[in-house]
Amino acid sequence: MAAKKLSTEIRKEQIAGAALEMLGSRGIGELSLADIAQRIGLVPSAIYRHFESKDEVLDAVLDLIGRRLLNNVEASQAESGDALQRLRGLLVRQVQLVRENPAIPRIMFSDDVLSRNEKRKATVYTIVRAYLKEVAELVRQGQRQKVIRGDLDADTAALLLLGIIQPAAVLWHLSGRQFDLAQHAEQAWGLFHAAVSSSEK
Amino acid sequence: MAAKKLSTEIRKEQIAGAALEMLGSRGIGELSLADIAQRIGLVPSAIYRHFESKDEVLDAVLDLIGRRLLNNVEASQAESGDALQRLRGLLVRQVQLVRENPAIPRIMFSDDVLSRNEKRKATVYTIVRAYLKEVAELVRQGQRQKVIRGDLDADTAALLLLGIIQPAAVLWHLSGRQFDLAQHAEQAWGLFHAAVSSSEK
DNA sequence: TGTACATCAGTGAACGCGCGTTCACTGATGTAC
DNA sequence: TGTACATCAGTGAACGCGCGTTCACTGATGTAC
Repeated sequence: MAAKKLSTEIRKEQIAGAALEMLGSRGIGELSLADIAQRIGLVPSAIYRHFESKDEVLDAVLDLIGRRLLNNVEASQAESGDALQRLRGLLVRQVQLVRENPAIPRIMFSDDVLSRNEKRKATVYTIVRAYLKEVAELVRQGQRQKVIRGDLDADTAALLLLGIIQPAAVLWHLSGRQFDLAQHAEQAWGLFHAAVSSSEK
Repeated sequence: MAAKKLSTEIRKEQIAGAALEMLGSRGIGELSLADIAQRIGLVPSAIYRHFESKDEVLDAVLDLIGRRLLNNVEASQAESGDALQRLRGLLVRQVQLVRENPAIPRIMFSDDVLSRNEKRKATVYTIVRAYLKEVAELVRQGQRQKVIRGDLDADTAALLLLGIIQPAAVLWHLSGRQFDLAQHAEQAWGLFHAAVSSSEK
């Protein structure tokens, strides 16, 4: 019962996508190539027609994550011109992204992803930096628009915005998705806004 | 060349401590019982004189982490009476703790720790909640002292304080410890303070 | 204080399972003529 | 439009390594008398 033959291009996306999904509910150590293959109706060894190793599959997953993060930044930029609105929109989108791909925050932290090899650690670092750079740029934009305090450090603010989502994402995961991510983001945004906004009460 | 015989009590602490240290530079999947044993001068099978399984060793590590987190809260409470001072002191201590035990933030997120079994996930959840509960209590204290805005949600603020450290800890790790954790904490504290303080401007 | 015995931490060899990876083979797909 | 061939995705059996775990044995430690 051989699976339908599809191009390597398509299979690569399917494999990375399936891996990302499945990493939402288990760790990389727990995720075998056999699991991934089964998910898309292939035999384990078929993976090797498209990737050279399990490591290469993980690299593809990281690449996918990086693209989705940056997509969100772009979408938020398209949505509004006001920097504070853009930041808020980005927050909402990232909450949505985490809900749809619970694996993302965990992968960025994962012992396995980060420790297994230095090259991968560098890859993750690059992704995170690229994302933070875009966010910091939004903050600076707000400073030029005079809606964000001019005296604060844009990089610090960008990292703090990430700090709204990240610990909340853990709690959400730990609680079996009971914790209300969106509500926390809403409330924390209020605090963030109070901290960075240049319009004092 | 048999190792000196020590009591199970002592060995348990040595094993958990060694594991925690070593997890700073590698993932749980990469950390073998053989590695741990070697670190403290034992043979792999000797671990089984003190723990029933690798899982049990990890449980001991989590227990250790939980105690260290709560120790910091207590120390900060002893240090000052002012709630904002206590929160700030706690932030400083947690930065210090992360620097000394880089494994901590990563373990709390680790795919492996969280996914391998549900019981452990529950353990981590308990630890995190206990910690956040104490921090939220400090926030409420500040509200009673009128130094923190009365209208904000204490749990949200507590989680945001964690959000100052956590993403920064990742960046610190990804950058090969180049990123200046303490300086970020300092700057982010300024933002946090502006957000929660009841004394406007 | 000395002796006898039970307990218990440490040892090293061996087992066995899971899983990443390899390999020879198959048959569908697409291209050249 | 039909045929011949090269390419390439999919298969399943087998391999082999790493590592958690077991087990019979040793010898030090502490306690009972």
